[in-house]
Amino acid sequence: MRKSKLETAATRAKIIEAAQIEFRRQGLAGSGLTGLMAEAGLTQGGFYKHFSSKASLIEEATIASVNDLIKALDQLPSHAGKPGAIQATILKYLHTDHRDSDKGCPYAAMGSELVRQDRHIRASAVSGFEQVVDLLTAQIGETVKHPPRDRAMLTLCAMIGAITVSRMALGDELSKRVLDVVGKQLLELAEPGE
Amino acid sequence: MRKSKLETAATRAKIIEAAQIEFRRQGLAGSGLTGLMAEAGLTQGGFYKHFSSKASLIEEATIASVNDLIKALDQLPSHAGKPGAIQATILKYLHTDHRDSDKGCPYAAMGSELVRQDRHIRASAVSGFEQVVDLLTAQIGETVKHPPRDRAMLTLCAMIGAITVSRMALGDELSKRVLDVVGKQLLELAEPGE
DNA sequence: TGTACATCAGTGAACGCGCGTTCACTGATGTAC
DNA sequence: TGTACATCAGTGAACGCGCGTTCACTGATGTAC
Repeated sequence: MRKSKLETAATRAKIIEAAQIEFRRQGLAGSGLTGLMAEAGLTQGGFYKHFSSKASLIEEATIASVNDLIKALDQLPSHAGKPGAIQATILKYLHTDHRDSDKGCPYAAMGSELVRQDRHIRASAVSGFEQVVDLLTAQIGETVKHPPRDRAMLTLCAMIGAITVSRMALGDELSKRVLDVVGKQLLELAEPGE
Repeated sequence: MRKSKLETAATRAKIIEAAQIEFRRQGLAGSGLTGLMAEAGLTQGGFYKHFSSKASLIEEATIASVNDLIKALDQLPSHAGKPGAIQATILKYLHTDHRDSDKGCPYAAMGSELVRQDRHIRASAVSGFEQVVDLLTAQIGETVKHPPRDRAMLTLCAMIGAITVSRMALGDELSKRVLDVVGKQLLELAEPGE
């Protein structure tokens, strides 16, 4: 049942896509390869034709999720440099749609589990984090009193924390409120002159 | 080998204490009851004389960790209401000692895993979060332009995100920088009039 | 206060189960002539 | 271009292992008289 190179590449991509969703939904330790492969429409045995270990899939899926996040935030109507870019990013990130999605920010979805991965995976995660900070820095531009990159880092940390808390509080009044309250203040901090 | 009521209570406390550390170190899904009981100086079988399930231990350990956090932040030299209280809290929370500790904030250590627990555990976690926000609100007092409770929530979310990122980046230059950069800005935001 | 018995904290083996990983096998794809 | 063979993507069973949980058992503690 050998597959063509094209099909093989498509299968590999499908596994990574399934992993991105499964890891965010069930966590890294909580996701089993058997279920994950089934989600991709395959059986367990084929996994090692594409990846050397679960850890290596975790790394690839994390990188893919960071790239998806960057793409999602970069393709907003208002682009980097233009006024309103950072505002659009904040509103999109701290939206209930993002809270309820299993395709969002990997740092929010599996942050405390990424901490426990090996140096290699964590290095990829760190590199991705810096890329997102770069994007936010460009969106903030020079309109702010403070170093834009510092503001970008504060903004991203606060957003990661807020979405995590919001998900923890799902069903509780706090869930929406934490998004609103943090969003409101981050928007103020992004205003020219702040 | 029945134990006295006093010994039984002490054993129970010892299990919770071991769980707090183990859960923060290995995660909720990553911690096994056998290892955890060994850490407490016991064997696996005795666990169910104290708790009905792993989930119930997770809940108790989380509540205990939140209470420890509140105690740690409330017992700082400068107390609630006094000027400098919130500053002391920010500095203590965003310290490398906290980053490197396995006795710190449970939301930072297992936030993305708490999200996936049952309603009961999440409700306890939410209640604890509100208590910490209450404490920070009191520490901020009325010296700030914005509603103090909103500021408290932003501050806590940003700190949780920052510590998580800092741990993820352990060994990288970013690890210390994210604490400094976020800390600096949160301190500014806590200054009277801000 | 002393005795007889019920309680139950803790042990360690065992339960079924799902985990990550390996393997022999299949058969379509890719390659060499 | 056509044929013969090597490659290898995918299957499904199996591996040892640790998981959460249960259980029969032990013997000190607590209780009733």
